[in-house]
Amino acid sequence: MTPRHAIPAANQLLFGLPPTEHAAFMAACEPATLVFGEVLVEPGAVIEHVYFPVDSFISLIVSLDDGDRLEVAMAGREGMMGVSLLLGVRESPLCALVQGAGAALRMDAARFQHLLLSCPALHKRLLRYLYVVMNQLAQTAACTHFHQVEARLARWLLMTHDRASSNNLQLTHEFLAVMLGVRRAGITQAAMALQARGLISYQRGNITVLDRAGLIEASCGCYHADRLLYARVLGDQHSGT
Amino acid sequence: MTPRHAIPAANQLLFGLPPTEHAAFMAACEPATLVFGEVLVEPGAVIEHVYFPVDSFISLIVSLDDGDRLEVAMAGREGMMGVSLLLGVRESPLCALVQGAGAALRMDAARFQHLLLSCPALHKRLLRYLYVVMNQLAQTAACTHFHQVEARLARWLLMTHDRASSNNLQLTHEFLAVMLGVRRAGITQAAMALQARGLISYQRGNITVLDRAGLIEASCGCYHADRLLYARVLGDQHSGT
DNA sequence: GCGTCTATGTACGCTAGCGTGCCGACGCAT
DNA sequence: ATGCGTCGGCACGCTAGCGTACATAGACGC
Repeated sequence: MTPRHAIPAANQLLFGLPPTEHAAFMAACEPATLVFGEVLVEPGAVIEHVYFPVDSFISLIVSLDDGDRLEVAMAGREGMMGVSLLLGVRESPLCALVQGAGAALRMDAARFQHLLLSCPALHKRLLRYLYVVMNQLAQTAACTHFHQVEARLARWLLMTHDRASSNNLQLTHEFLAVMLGVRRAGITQAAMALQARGLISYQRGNITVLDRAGLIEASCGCYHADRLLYARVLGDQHSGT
Repeated sequence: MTPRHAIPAANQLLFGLPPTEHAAFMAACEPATLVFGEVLVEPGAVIEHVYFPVDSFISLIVSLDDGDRLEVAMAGREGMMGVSLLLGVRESPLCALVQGAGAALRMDAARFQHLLLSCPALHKRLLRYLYVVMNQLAQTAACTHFHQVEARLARWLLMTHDRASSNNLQLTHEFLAVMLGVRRAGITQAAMALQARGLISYQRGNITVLDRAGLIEASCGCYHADRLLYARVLGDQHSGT
């Protein structure tokens, strides 16, 4: 683990940028504090700001006509909220919900779009990130359909654990049920199973990750696949693909 | 319906381009004939060519580690195959399978990426298309999870019907089962129900659409939502968003 | 301490869809 | 015309997850 002071708390999408671009980015954005439960953008609404979480993370949720909701992606330190601006569209189809409170960098949407014109390296990197997101969407579609609640829960906890900087996650079964699109009772059952295996423990809205490796084993391969893809496309700055 | 000779058989993504860009595009690509069942790109492989179906259409399929497969998007006259090149990534995560044989325009991947640099209008339009695709992925994730086989089948038939130029679709239950990620017997049941309602008829690998409006009613709202989004983002050339 | 609220455990019947396997029917090739 | 392979109908028991409802048990304010 790199100590905090070596790489100042920042967003991974900003890693490895040329100094001028990094400076331009930092000059254009401002620090923001995201509050748990805050909705950064409603589905179909115009995006006012883009967010680059530093310390916080955001759930991206699709809502169907009939009211069903499902989390389809997550953005933490490794990602951003507002990718559709990269595609020249100012609205977001998904709902963005702050799921982990904390710090983020935020920038006015118009300014962001303008900034991209003068920051080719940043632009390029963000597009690659978008590629990763697209894959996660596709992967999630299949995962949600084929895999069982217990494995999906394990995957979800791992993804959250990666983005939260603590082993302690403030999550109720109720909330998890909405994210995974299942009943609360279904979560309770799956959580009990994971707890019985010693992978997590929990009480009243507080889940503790005890055994990451075990959780990975309990999760479907989708967790691992996601991470591999991210590393391949965005981790190694020298990779071509 | 616009007669064929008025708008020459072409791909909708090329509509409304400045003449120079259109000419540059046409000069760089070549006609191709897609054969039913052909795999244009394997998951994880490098994209050799991008395809713009004219008369044909392509299924985009995600494959999980454990072998499960699910169709997550479709590209016909309204779309293209190879969007990840727009993001600067030369590989495709999804499998592209020719599902409707016919004509397409095809271009070498490198040439395509190069062409985009000199065709800003085209580039912009394709990015907007990508936005639509992303939404369809998210929508499909939720649809696949929440909606029943019968409604999903109706949606799928409608999407196919839009892209095939005929009321007659060459499809076996077996194939549909793979696309929707369900058992063949599940398709048989759903198809029988749709047939009983007079919406389709079928025999031995040949499904006929009898009542489009009825099918729309039988489908989940996802079909309609998809179309609306496409129209809003790509249909009206004057829309800002 | 007491009431209240919220989170979790549990139970019951129900349904969609699964896995499997078999049969009949159609159609193509010999 | 015969035979074989493909396609579709069907049936069996099974399971995951649903909808609903109710009961306990921490947490928190007063």
